[in-house]
Amino acid sequence: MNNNDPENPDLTNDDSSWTQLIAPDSHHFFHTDTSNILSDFVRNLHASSQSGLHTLRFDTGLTPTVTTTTPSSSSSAAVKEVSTSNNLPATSSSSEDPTENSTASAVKTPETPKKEKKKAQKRIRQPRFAFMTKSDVDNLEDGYRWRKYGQKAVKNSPFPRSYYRCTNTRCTVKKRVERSSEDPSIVITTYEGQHCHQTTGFPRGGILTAHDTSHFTFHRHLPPPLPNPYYYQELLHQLHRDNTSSLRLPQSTTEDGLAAVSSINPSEEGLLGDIVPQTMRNP
DNA sequence: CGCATTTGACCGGCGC
DNA sequence: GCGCCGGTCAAATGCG
Repeated sequence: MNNNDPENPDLTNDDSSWTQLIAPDSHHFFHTDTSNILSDFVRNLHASSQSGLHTLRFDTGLTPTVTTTTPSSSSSAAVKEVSTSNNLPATSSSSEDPTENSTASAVKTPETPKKEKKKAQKRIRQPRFAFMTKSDVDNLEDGYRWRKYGQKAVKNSPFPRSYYRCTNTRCTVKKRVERSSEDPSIVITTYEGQHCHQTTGFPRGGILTAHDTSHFTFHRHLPPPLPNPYYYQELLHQLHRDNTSSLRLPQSTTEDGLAAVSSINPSEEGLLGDIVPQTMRNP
């Protein structure tokens, strides 16, 4: 991760150790009234009954115009993928259910409670957040502890996809990590659900300033760990509710470029076709 | 020894 | 109905 890219003038303010992050003109990302970005975002974030896909795109240490680095096909593929996998087990781990443990050691019966549970959980949708980062490491530090529970080769990609779940036993949040097939330097991370606990080591640091509803400047003075979408979620929520223009954050925080924030309801597939390509378009 | 990771098997959804 | 594919499980293995 190169935090201080000398080629990018935007990354140097008065203090060269501070980085300015500006979201691109939201008109390029939203074909509706852009004055409602925050409210839309927050509304979607908190619409737990009707979860959406929230896409955050980060470009670490590069120019704010992250749209130039995007493989539209890969990102749209990632979004599509999220939209199709609509089952979200609130308690996917069978070990949490004693009734399931009773059958675990025996031969797997076709009609196990697990199956019924899955059917029941089919309607449950967790909020999802997908974001892309340029990083050499796959497993991004986001302040939470994750346990890897699976890895799969994905079609049309030489890179496997890893599956993680939060190590907190009461937390059902999961995340998927994969590399873009078109740009291996880009890591696509998708979070599902919301944490019900604090981070173990929260990414922090700096000041988030809202110039208006479409432009944000993030000032920081420490090399960032990796972005935590829930962190942004809280920040944006706070900015919106308090009607404030800036937030001072504790030390150490996120990636260099909050490029775009969009909220997509996977149930509205028509929106996927509209929003995603616009998000990826180079202004 | 406890916890995390690996990895093959299994399951369900979806398209043809 | 069948095959493909994504997602998950769980035993085996590794590691501190």
